[in-house]
Amino acid sequence: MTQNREEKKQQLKLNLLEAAHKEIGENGVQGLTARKVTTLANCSLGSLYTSYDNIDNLIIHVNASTLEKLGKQLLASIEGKTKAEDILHCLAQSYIAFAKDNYEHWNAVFEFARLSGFEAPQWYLEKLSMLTGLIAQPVHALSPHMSEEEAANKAKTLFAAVHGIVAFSLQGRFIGLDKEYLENEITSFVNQLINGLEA
Amino acid sequence: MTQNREEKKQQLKLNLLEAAHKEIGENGVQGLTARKVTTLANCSLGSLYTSYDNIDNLIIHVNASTLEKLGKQLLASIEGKTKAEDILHCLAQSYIAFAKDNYEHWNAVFEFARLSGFEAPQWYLEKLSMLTGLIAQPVHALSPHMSEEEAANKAKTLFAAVHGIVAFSLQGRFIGLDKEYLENEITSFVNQLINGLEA
DNA sequence: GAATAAAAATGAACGATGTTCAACAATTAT
DNA sequence: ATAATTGTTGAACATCGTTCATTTTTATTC
Repeated sequence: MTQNREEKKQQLKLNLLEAAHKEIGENGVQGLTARKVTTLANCSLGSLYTSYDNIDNLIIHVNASTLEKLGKQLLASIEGKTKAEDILHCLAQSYIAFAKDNYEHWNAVFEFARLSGFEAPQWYLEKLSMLTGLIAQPVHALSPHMSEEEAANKAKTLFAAVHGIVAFSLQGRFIGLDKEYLENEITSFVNQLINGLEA
Repeated sequence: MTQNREEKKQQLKLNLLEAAHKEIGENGVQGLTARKVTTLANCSLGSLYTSYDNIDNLIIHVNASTLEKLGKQLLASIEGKTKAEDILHCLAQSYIAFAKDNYEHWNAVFEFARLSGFEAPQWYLEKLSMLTGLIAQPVHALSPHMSEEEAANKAKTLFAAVHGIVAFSLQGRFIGLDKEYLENEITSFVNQLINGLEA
């Protein structure tokens, strides 16, 4: 009967994860509090800390599932495509679509750090590197003269650039583009980069 | 003697501003608390709220002076330059330099409202629009066929892209470029965009 | 200059927050 | 059945931004 105990523990962890997922989706990361999530998960306040080290740890577990979903969606969108240009455009547009359709969850992935000095664990960084990993191949295809490392850096640059544009626009803060222009601007932006790369 | 009262009030406001500036520079925006800043400014906790509406309001006043400094630095760096390509490169490199040299203050400008659902006031947004304003002219010079609005959007896109790359790299979070590659990557990135624009 | 009015500074107190931990309950092992 | 282990609990703690009745300071009036 050593199963029962472990099962309950896993169930509690899952309940908290699902409650956190729901709460983030409805009220954003900043709406997620220890008391709210434990109430939603029908457990005591202290139980949060028997399942997760702290609240940030719970959040990045939600983020991990978001990244999983994003990865699948990005991959599916380029399935069958072979031309590097098409792939890059497709990835960019799919990224916008995902960010718009899953705004709060997408936002949580990049805004999660609430504690000062919180360091994301290795497995989380590896999940994130999926994003640049997807880009590295088509970039390399467009610039075969590049080394593996150069292509990886270009991929990081490209992702950060696109993410920056999307984030400024969707977060509606500061000086971002109107949401309606986003898709067209990104298309022309990626075109520019591709043309510039080939020039 | 109606001067004395107003003078003291302004002095208190200035003391708080300077204390906040110092604290952000040393410990980052997250390190700034109401109690710390009022202690540093040699006043009571409650006095903060006679000078500023709330702590976010104090922070954006510090940010405003940071933007002022950034604006001057960017402007000075392109003085005398006429070629649009040179100007864009210069602005990008100056932006990196400023972000590196004034990391915490630069960071505060863009990260201060990440958690609270704080809405930036109009005058703050206008100060921020200086950044894209500087870019719009050289962009328009490179693409004279563009309308004023198109150039403004391109400028927003370009700034958000460069900022995204710089932010991911300097914040050391996630999947950013190593700091040492930043300058070169941005140079090649801006080149790519310029080439792509002219193509 | 004393008395009065107006304004500003104060800090204890409030309601949140994340996190801890001694007490308790449940489960497993003996 | 009893003991040992493990899990759960929520009151308590420290800290946060913010408020507001009270006190102190400044300006005005007679």
